[in-house]
Amino acid sequence: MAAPVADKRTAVLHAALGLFSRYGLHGTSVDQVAARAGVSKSNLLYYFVNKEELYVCVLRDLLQVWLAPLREFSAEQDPQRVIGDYIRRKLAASRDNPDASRLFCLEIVQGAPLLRDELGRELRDLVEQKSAVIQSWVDAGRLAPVDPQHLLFMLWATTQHYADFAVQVEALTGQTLANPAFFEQTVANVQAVVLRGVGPR
Amino acid sequence: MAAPVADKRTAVLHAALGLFSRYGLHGTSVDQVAARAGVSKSNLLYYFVNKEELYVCVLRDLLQVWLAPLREFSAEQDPQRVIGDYIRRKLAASRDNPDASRLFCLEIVQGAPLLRDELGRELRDLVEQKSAVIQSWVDAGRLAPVDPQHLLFMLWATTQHYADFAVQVEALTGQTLANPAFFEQTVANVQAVVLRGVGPR
DNA sequence: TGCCAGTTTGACCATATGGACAAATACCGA
DNA sequence: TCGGTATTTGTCCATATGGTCAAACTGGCA
Repeated sequence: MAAPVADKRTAVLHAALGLFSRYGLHGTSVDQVAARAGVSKSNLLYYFVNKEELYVCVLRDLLQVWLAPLREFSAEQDPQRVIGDYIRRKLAASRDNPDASRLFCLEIVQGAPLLRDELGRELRDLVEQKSAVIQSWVDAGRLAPVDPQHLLFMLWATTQHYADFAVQVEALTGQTLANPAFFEQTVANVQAVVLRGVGPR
Repeated sequence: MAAPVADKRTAVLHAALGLFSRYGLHGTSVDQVAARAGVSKSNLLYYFVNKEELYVCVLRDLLQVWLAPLREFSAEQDPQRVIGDYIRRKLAASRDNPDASRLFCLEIVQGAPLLRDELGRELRDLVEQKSAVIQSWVDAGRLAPVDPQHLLFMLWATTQHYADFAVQVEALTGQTLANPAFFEQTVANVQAVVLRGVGPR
């Protein structure tokens, strides 16, 4: 191990993400996080001054993960291509990092008392920027007239659903995104409806 | 008051929904629920044997509310009409009963340990039934070839998003479904994309 | 070797909270 | 009015848990 201290922090953050995303902030004890991370509670509290700070640290990392796919939403290419890629990327995120998606969901649903500020800043700027791109596509007749923000909401909702509501999806289909066939089928279906829904003409 | 006992139970359930949906099961104390419902903690525990039973009761009511719009999803009419109406109904539910939507979301995201069984029964049957309807529309060429289950997921995700992620929606748009203009704009946008996305030809 | 900052630990405490319980009160039919 | 059942309340307790703290340990460096 190169940097044991950093590793330990990372291990704690990882354990915390797993537990917080399943049991929530109040449903998870510091002891549990420590146990899963393989450190003592006291030791954990040496790295994070208290439980809430740990939670905020997890959320901070989370937001970056969440924002990453949106940053790649470029104006350079064909709108259909960009949107299609975005759907695939977000669904891949739902498959590869469901805990992150679920904790983000939990936090927002509960009013995001700790993310509200960041939401109003970092995300807002990015969304404004990407909305402008979408709007330009609409104006150029390359997309059907759709409100950019509602389109983004739809993209987020439809893709994150497969992580956040995975239990429901599995209860009804018996499938998980971990199954490559189901993953591709999902990508295809979401892309088909959305791309057709926003296509020009 | 006609039936004070029933009223009290209802008041407690209502208070519990409001608190559980915002703070989660573990983030809400029995005292808080009692206070909001205007009863003493001891009295609350006279009506519900313990906190978890109260929670389950809330969830049980919830599931019925959640299922209601789906039940009205009839095969009698034009698919575009049925789907359009469903979108409007679900968005109205997100507007009128956001707490219910959010608590449902919380529960599912956290693995729905208490709803899993019901999910596998009541919902599954209903979904199977409605999926068959959608499939028949596809087979008849009245809808584009889309997997019925994925379509349902998309409808749920896009409509519930406005309740579950209301904080995010408001942070980005400054709007709430409570604003009639925004509500109609939302309905129009979601309907437009989805109906075009699944339309025939 | 010996010092010191950084790290780790176990013991301990204050508090919140779920819930048990018995006493008190209200309600209602005979 | 009386007796009994249903309801309501205040008191109390066991437990879980977040967090403190001082002591111990470790590893590098003079």
